[in-house]
Amino acid sequence: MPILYRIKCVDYTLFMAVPSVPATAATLLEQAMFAFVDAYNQAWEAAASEHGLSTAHACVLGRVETRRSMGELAEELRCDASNITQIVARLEARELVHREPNPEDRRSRQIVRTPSGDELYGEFEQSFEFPRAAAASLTDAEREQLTALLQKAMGA
Amino acid sequence: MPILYRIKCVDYTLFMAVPSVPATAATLLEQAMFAFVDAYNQAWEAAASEHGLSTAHACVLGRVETRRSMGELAEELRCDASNITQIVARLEARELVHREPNPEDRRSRQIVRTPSGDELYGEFEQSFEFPRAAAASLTDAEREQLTALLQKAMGA
DNA sequence: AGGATATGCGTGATCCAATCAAGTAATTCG
DNA sequence: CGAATTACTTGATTGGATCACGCATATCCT
Repeated sequence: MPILYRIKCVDYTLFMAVPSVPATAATLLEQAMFAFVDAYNQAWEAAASEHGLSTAHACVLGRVETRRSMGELAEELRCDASNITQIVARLEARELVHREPNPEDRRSRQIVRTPSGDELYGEFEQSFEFPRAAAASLTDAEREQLTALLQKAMGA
Repeated sequence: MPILYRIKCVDYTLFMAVPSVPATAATLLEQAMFAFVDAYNQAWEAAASEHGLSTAHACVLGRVETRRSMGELAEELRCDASNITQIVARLEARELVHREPNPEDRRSRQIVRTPSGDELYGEFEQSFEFPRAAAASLTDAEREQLTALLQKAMGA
C-alpha cells in the first residue's frame, strides 16, 4: 500500500497566527509542530511545481500508480467527483493518465498512468526529498522514537 | 511573536502516493510524518470552515493580530500582493478587518482586525485544537523529545 | 529643485480548483 | 419490467492565485 499524501490546497502560502504565550514545553512543541508541517507542505508543493504539476495533479497522479476508478479517487481525495473528472481530463490531455472502460461495469472508468505519467511521477517523487531527508538526519533509535511520538501525539 | 501557520491552499484534499517499500524504520517514519501532517492540515481546515472562514481568510486574519501592511502580508504569506488585496477586501466587507491609512507613507495601508474580527478569530483558534491536543497527550519529557526530534529532522 | 526610478497598492483578465445542480447511461433491486 | 441507485459528465458559479498594467507616492541623484 502506498503512503498517501494529503495536499488539500497546498497552493496557498498563507499563515495563521497563534497568540504569543510564555515559552512552555507545550508551546515550544506547538511551534515545532507548525514549523515541521509548514516545511513539509512547502517541500511538497515545490516538488510538484518543479515538474509542472499542480498539487492536485500530483495527488491524482500519485494515486493512480495502481488502477483506480473516478469514484475511488474522489473518495480518497475527499472531494467532489466532478472535480476529479476535471483533473483527470487535464492529466489525460497531457497524456499522463489514461481512462479505460471497466468491462465489469460500463458506467465506470479505470484510470491508469501512462508510461510518461510513470516517468514524470517518478521524477517528482525523487525531488520530494523532505521526508527522506528528515528520516536520514536521525539515527535509527531516533527514527523509532519520532515515529512513536508522532503516533502518540495523534492519539493513535 | 505569534506562531504563524502556513496554509497554502489547504482547501484541497488530494493526496500523493509513494510507492510501497519494505517497512524499514525510515519508511515507517515517513508514513507517520505524512499521517501527522495530514491530520494537522485537516484539523486546520476544519477549524476554519467551522467558522465560515476559508483557509486564506483565516491566515490573513491571524496575521493581522498586530497591524500589518498589505506588502508585509504578501511577503509573509508568500503570495502576490494583488491576492492580498482581494482577500483583505473580502474580510473588510465582512467587517473583520479594517484598512487604515499609514500617515508615514501615504501609498501604504495598515490592516488591523476589528473587534468582531478579534472575536471570530479567537473562536476559530479555540476550535483548532489539534496542536494543543497533540501536546497534551504527551508527558513533559516526551514533549521535549518530540520538539528536539522535529527540529533535528528539519535540519535545524 | 526636479526628473528618473522604485515602491505600495489596486484593477482587470485569466486560470485552476472546488462545489453544486442537473443530466445521462448503466446497474441493481423488487 | 420498472424504480431506485450508482458512476460519471456537464455547466454554472465561486474563490484563490498569478500576471500585466496603471496610478499615486516616495526616494534617489545630480
